[in-house]
Amino acid sequence: MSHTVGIRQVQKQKTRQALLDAALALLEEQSLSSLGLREVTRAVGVAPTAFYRHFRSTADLGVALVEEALGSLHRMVRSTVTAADSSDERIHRAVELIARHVDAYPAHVRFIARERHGGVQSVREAIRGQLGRFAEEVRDELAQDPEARGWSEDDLLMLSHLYVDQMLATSSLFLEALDGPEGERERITRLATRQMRLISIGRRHWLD
Amino acid sequence: MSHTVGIRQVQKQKTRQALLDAALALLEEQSLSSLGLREVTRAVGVAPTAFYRHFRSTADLGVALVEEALGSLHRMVRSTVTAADSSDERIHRAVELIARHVDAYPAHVRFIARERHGGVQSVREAIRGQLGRFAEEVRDELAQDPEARGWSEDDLLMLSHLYVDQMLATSSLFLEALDGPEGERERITRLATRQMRLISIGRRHWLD
DNA sequence: TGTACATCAGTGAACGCGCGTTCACTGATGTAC
DNA sequence: TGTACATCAGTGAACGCGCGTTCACTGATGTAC
Repeated sequence: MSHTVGIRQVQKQKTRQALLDAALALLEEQSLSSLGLREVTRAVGVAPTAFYRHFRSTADLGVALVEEALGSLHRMVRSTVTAADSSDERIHRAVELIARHVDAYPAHVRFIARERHGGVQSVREAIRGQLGRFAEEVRDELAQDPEARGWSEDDLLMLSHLYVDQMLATSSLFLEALDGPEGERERITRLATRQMRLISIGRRHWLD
Repeated sequence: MSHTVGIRQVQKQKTRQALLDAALALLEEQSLSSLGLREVTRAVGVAPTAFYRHFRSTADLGVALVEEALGSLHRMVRSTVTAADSSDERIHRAVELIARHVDAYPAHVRFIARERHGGVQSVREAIRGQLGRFAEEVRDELAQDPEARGWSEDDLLMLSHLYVDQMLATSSLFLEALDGPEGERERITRLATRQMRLISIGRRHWLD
């Protein structure tokens, strides 16, 4: 009765993951709309036709990558926002958290930044959907804060979109600075911190 | 002594512009990194080899498109920002100006949004350079405002980047809604207006 | 446990096609006198 | 103004190459009894 996963399933998942990993690596230097199925299978070391056992097309693989990339972002967004609107020290820590996330998952962050407005519709829609859900979570998080008294649902969502966009913009800056000098990372940290602070000040005086 | 332009030059410019126009149209449904030289010449109706008389590669053409696209944005950014931080009515008009710019140059706006983080390095760098210059112009504009008293150059640049990013994000939202219902455009207008207002409130209390 | 059959992830050959780039060319436009 | 030569935007054939997709296949894994 014990549920064994099955050697076949395990091996299939391995190959599927290898295809996703190879694709993500190849996407560091091109867009999804120019990624070739044969490129990906060649990088993994399987026959081109094996691709079809896992994905209908590279666009389909792209949608799977969105799930993977924004799944790993999920935790970050929640904890960042929970810490987002109190003292300067907490804002600073949130920015550092973003920096560390970019260090840990640079390829995923790059993929989302690149394909958010990229040339493949289904992938754009998947990203938009996920970011929309993020914004709703952030809104719910903000709503629990005492500062949210008197705020309409709509205004909270407006603010949460601002935060989400700001986080993505900051991630993108850190990404560009990954291979750059340490001073550049420092500069971006200070910039992003002040931008967050300005938004938070706007929030505090919104109902004045 | 009168400087005649020359039939040859005129015709060459015409072909060059036709290549740029055709490329921009083709880029509505794909990214630059997958745009083919033959696609472009086929759309214009010239031989593939004619392409090389004007551009070294599609990446080179992309850089030319950046100049064209952000040239047309230039005026918009200046006037938007000049009007950006006073009464709600002026913010509202600035948002409408963005909406009208997206209506007038949808393909250019899409191109910039798509290639800002796209797969072609030289184009990303060209866009980054232009947006950096925009941010500096905006900073200079902001510096002339009485509200800028006591602000450091650095903080003004921080704020101007926030405004530029916010304008791009808003443009992108309007773009997605171009073929959508009128109500969606209305919703985006209200959203962007409130976000601008919140940033402006933050600006007003920055030195408190 | 052993056997006979079903499933299905991955293979490898084959296809037609469009790609970027080269090359020598043509003929209208430009220039020197 | 007319002539002789230079320039150069656009041509068209040719190339080798990698692409996505099809198909019948193999052999390890799974299942029924």
